[in-house]
Amino acid sequence: MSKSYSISDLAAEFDISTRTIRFYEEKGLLSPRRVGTAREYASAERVKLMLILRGKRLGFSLEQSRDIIDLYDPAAGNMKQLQLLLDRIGEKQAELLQKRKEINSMLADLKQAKENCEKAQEAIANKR
Amino acid sequence: MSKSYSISDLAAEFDISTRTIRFYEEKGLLSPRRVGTAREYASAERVKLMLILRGKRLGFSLEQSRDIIDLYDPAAGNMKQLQLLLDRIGEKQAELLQKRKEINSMLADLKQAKENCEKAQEAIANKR
DNA sequence: GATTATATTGACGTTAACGTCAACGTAATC
DNA sequence: GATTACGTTGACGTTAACGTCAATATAATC
Repeated sequence: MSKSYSISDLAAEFDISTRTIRFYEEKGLLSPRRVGTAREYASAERVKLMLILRGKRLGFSLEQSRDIIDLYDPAAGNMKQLQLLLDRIGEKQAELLQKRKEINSMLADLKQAKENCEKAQEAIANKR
Repeated sequence: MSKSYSISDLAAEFDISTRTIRFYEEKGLLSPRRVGTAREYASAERVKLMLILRGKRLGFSLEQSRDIIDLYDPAAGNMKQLQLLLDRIGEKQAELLQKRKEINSMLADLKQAKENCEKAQEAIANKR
């Protein structure tokens, strides 16, 4: 019994609009089942949506997120497809490692700024 | 003798257009000196540009990047300003730590996908 | 069965982040 | 001094990622 979700369920859970969810489908990122005319999302689709939103927060475009989702595609048939997939996984990993590096740089910068700030505070305090 | 740069120097170095650099200025992110009518960028301005571009790669908007740049502002006069600055630095740090977490999740996911992929490869290889 | 809630498609609007193009100025070079 | 290189300011165009609104359908509720 895997759960299923309505479009407004997901919209509420992730605090986005239904329009946004339909837009992702329009762009080929989601493909919910249809119950009559209404959309029904399996938990796999919900995971995809999570991946999209996480990607967004990290500065990936929708197209890049679609590529990332495709990396989890189980339909990788033959040997050549698998190797291509592995290559692209490797590329994405490198990209993410780079981002992590830059985040670490940014954190180091902020730490420095913080220290300077605190020194300035002490300087003011000592003037009293 | 701190170096200075023309707009096309920076454009070439960071592989962006001069229009982009002027656009950042228009949005209040850069403020180069003027030599006659032409713009001249000190190394501090160059650093700002680097911060903007790094921010972009990490999913920050230009407005967010401007906020981040302001965190390095040395013009924090009194005690209250300093405390506000420290608070905002703390917020940005938290935000970055969250991003790093998400990157780590993504890396873990990709690692999993890679292993599955390699298993599938071996399965095919053993069929021969 | 009338209302209310939730869904659909389609069309047009909007914002951020630039690109592109025109018209013009200035500085160095041949 | 004509050309070439590089700069400037508008002004309008473009793309991604949605928002907004209208008209309509379906499902649940009173």
